[in-house]
Amino acid sequence: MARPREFDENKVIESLMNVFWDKGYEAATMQDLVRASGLLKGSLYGAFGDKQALYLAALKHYNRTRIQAGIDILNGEGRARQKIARLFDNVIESTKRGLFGGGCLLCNASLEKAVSDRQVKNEIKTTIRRLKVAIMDAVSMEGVNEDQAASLAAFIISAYFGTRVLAKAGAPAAMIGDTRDHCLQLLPRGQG
Amino acid sequence: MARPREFDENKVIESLMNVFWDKGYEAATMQDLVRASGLLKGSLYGAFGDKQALYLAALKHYNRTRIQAGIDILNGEGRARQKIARLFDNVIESTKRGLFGGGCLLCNASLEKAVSDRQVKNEIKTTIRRLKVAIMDAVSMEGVNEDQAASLAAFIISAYFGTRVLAKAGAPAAMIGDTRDHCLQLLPRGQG
DNA sequence: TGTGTTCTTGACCAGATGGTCATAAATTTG
DNA sequence: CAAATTTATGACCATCTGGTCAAGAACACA
Repeated sequence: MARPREFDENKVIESLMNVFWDKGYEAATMQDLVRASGLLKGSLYGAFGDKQALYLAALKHYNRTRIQAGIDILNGEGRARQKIARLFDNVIESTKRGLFGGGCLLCNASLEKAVSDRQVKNEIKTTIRRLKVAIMDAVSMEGVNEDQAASLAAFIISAYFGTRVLAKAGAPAAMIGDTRDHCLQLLPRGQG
Repeated sequence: MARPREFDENKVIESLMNVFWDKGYEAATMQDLVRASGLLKGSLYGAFGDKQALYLAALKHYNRTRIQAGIDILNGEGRARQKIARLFDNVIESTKRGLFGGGCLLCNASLEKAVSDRQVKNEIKTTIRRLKVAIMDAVSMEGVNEDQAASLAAFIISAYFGTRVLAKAGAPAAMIGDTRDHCLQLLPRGQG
């Protein structure tokens, strides 16, 4: 080891993530990333590699923080219905707060980069699998059998991702609530 | 009128649409569009305007053809369950056929351009509204009241868009079928 | 045939793009 | 202090970007 880094890697990645979350991969220029991170291009390249690597790091950070927050909810205490309701409520809230148009970097990456970037695609597939498992575990606790839990999880993820699209599309916020309510109808209600 | 156009406008728009559908707005270069359309840049600009206008024309064409095909199904004969099942089956099929990764230009536009382009956002919102009405009409025929029809339609659109994201994400195809099956559970089954 | 109008062509442009690199600065180790 | 190693800096680059434009070609109309 010689000269130490002058920046907090986590903070830098967080700021890169925000740029990609806001603009997407292509529309985000190196200038944007330089401005947001506070680093200069040389340092950025030295620390991470090229633009694709920056994006991958940003996406992984998103999954490690934002998506993981959702998984933590699913793994926590409480009824499955309530946990899943919270997932959708988070979409509604971030839409209201105007957080990047209510969008989700994981969804954005799926549409913009999953096809063209193998590593991004792997990260996405792995994350979706983890999300699915967390939902399966949550509904399994309510006495749903494994096959049903798997297909229920697939369905909930679809609906969830769909609300993320609707949010960015500028659709009425009520559509997200409606989606949540119908999803909950398919979950066990009773006393278990 | 003086010198007539040497190209078929519909065919040109169709080829532009394919480029944007495949690559998205930013990643599609004018060179790509020139190559695909067979026109030269000057003609393209003369006929449509700038790149944003090309994209808007392509998106409108997508809605006028691909989305309209879905609406035609919904407005056609048959039970609502079957019609909506067909919507999801189309996603499965286009995924299998590798048609632009099973993606949907309307969804892609929602995530990539709805926020930054007012006209695109309007086109998207209008189209989603039309799609919603078509679904409402279809389920209303089955005796569902208007409020329920509206929220059911919102929910189905979410699930549908979600499968479009999952498809491009490279998620297992079974997840789309699972989503479809759970959606159908919320639709009237009986003899009406 | 001549004139006006529209369309086609491809050369051309300024600016932005992602990416590199030599040099200087800040450390650790001997 | 000196050598070695890593990081920071910003000038620099080839290439590509979306977009323009003047000149010529193809038509309608008179």
